[in-house]
Amino acid sequence: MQYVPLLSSSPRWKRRASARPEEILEAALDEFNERGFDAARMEDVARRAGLSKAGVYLYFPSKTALLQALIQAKVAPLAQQAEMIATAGLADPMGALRALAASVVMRMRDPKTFAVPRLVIGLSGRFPEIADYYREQTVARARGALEQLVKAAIAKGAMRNVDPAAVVRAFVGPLFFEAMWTHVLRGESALNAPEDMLASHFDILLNGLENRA
Amino acid sequence: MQYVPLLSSSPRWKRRASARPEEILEAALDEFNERGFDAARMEDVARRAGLSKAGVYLYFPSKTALLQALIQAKVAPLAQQAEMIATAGLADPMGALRALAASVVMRMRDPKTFAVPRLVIGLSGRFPEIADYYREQTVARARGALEQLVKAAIAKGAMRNVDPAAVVRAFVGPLFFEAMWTHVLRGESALNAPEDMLASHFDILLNGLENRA
DNA sequence: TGCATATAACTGACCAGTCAGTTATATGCA
DNA sequence: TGCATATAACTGACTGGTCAGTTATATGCA
Repeated sequence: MQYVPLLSSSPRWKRRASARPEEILEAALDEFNERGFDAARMEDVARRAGLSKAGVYLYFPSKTALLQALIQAKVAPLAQQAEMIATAGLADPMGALRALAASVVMRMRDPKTFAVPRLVIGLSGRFPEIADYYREQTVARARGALEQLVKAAIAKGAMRNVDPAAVVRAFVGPLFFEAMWTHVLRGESALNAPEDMLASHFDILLNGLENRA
Repeated sequence: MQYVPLLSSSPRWKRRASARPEEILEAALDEFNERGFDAARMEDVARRAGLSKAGVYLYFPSKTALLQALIQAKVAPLAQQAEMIATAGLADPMGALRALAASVVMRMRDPKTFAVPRLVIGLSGRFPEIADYYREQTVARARGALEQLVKAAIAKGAMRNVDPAAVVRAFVGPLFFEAMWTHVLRGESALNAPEDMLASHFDILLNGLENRA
């Protein structure tokens, strides 16, 4: 078929090779997040990124490859940040824990923060490699960083000698649970009052529930 | 094409209408859990349940209907149990919390326990009704039951006066988090030593982390 | 006989991935 | 500077395969 330009003054597309991959990943994240990986159409991802479907295949060889690239891109920064805050905070571990929790809560108010975890959870049955990758590159690293902080706190005498892994669970679990409730189950969220939530969280974590009056 | 019976002596099927729906649901749960809702094929669900694809459509009008029925079937019992344990335990709330935690941990060692939550998480974007249903019928009810227990404990003076919602988060979050780590991310699991895990959990929950020596 | 239960074979729609060809931009050369 | 040539970036249109759902037909049972 013959190509007929509508208006010679406005070009149909621009060449933007360097910006494309990131744009496509962003579009894919949104689309996968809204429809789920399988139900999402490459055509829609492409349109959202501002190019044609075939164009996407110039940058990513397959839908699965796009998924993997997406997770890789979104995964490393998170763990890195956790590790940085953790090592920087070894001098004042309790303060670092507080800062970390505050930062996590703030992040979690943004629905997009939960997009990748949600994808991983949904797809872990079919793509175990993705689950493994996410575990090692993100969650295990974050857990490790936190455990270092906890051990430092114990060594300094600022914290009782409790199993560090259990402390990490007690620290992260409630925040994770609330994020789930908010973004997946769309429930009324405590994340809307972050200060209150953080205060209660640390009150319980540090003082426990027992009535010592 | 003509249908030719292979062996006239062995009947191709038996009349088992009453058992079918449950069998199909069970098969669907397994199949959805392993491949994900979209990637799962009705043909496979049918085969697993021991009948043909068309046969499944005698009992469920569509794949989505099957999904909904599945979630409805698996959802009510859990919340009911939580509510029962909770109301039964109002006399001894702290004991009831301990019993509940133990029961949850034991349940969570079975990978299938996590199948429905995993499905809901993965599909919540595309089927908000399912997320809403699950929230109201399961999680909200369980949360409510727990809050009742917590309020009873506070009233009895067995627990400090802390925001009950925060207590529930601190109670459930770590268990949920560990289940996730185990079944979704396939990590080395603390659930394999349930007594240790429960002991640490309650130690932190009741006494807190602060060093009061 | 008649109805409920079942299936094999079929259909229609959808979509990941491909391909032949087009357009935007860069480069070489006068 | 202006024009030819090269090629990177891009697209519309197509294909092959898959699969949810349907239909025509067969079988067990009262």
